[in-house]
Amino acid sequence: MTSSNERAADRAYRMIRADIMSGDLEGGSRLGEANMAERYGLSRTPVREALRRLQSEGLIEALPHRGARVVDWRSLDIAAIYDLRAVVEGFFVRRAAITMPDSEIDRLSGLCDTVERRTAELSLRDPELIDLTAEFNREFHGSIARAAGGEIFAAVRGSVVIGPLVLRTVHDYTREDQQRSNRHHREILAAFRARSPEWAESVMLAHVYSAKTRLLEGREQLLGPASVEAS
Amino acid sequence: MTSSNERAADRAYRMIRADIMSGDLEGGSRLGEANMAERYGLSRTPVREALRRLQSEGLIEALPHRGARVVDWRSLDIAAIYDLRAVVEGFFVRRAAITMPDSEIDRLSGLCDTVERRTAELSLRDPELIDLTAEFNREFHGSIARAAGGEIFAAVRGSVVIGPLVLRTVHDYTREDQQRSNRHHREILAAFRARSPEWAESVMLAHVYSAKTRLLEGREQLLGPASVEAS
DNA sequence: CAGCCGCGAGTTGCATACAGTTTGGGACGG
DNA sequence: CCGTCCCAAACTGTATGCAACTCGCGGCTG
Repeated sequence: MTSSNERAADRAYRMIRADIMSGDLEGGSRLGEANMAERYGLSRTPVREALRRLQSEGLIEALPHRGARVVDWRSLDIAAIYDLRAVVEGFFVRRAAITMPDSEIDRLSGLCDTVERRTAELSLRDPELIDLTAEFNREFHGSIARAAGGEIFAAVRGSVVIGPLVLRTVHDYTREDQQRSNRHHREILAAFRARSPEWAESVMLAHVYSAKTRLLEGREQLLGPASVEAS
Repeated sequence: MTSSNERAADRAYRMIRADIMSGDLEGGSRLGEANMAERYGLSRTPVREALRRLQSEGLIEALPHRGARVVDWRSLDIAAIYDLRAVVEGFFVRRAAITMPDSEIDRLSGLCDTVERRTAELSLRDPELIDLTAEFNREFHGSIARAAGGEIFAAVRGSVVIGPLVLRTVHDYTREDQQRSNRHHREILAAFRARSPEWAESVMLAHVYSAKTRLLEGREQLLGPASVEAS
């Protein structure tokens, strides 16, 4: 009963987001409210709310009275965003290593189990796996932020982590990337159990910087080497 | 043309936010959409949008079908928020020391002139001075964030710096606090001119930690010493 | 007397009608 | 032939009516 229990606004949010991720909506595409409403069989109200949410998460940008456009993530200063993310997530994980309760560490460990099992079962590009991985990352790192400083920290993290970048990262995973990412998560939990902020932060920095490198390499392929030099 | 050009949703956002910061809406107050709509002479639609925005910024919390409540800022972990702010603003100022153009440094310097002049002219508790100081702080630190990484960084800063906390800080300024704050701003600009990230960051950290201390002392007065120990 | 069931009040969530604004094209004038 | 002005279409922004859901209170039953 997912569809009946879920709010229409949430459904609209998920569907639009999925279409952006799948590339069905290219960067620069124009999103009209009426257009979207008809496309997903809803009225404009929930679509409007979904667009506002996507806007605050940085997936789309809204022009006054001229509709919304899908953000072209390639134009963002990816290096800067990831450097900021490293600083912030490093700070969070340092605190969480002290404050996160054992029960929550166990819960995250259980989530790791699930992800690793599905990773082994599903094919590399399976949409279900991509979705699961993205969702797990949100949950894992969000939980760390929450343990470090409550809902406000989680909200701050949400504004630092731009959606398209995460999706692109997950989408371009190789098997090796997947396994390294999973190992990072495991090691962070190990550092939590040892209550070692320094250890936890070191792993987290490796985790973020590896993602940054992967993303920059991906951009190099898409745009050509010249553009990378420019930055 | 401010009010006619501005969207009703933005007006609702500003007004509700102002009423929260001014203490007109106490922490824990119940906010009904219809209630707010009548209060500000608007319909429910823009109010609804404003509430969603305030929720995503952490100023209010929404219950499923029972309306929204103002978050009690005194219950927030102020120390944690300011520690995070120190990390983030330190990162910003480090980068801005390299990237901020001379023209922008000059502009901020001019703003400092104005603030210092008005500080000398007006009485300590003059609402105009409090307003001016709060606005100047937003502009000064916002400009640093923008120089460090564009609009995205400015948005992140906005989510870290909770409105009520800043206003409370400014409201409780003593003459000495004012002058120290102004000297900090001047010294940051001096570090920018010298293009020294380390110098700039050191001053910024002093700036943030002094504000944190002031706020914690203020809370001690409001809640009594016992509550401070509890944290 | 205690616990459960059901109904009513009140609130949010959704759909739709209406108004204001922007933009682009076409016609007219130079 | 080109530039300018105006109008209409399309869109967002706003208001309001209606439906769905939650919670609390009162009465009924064991």
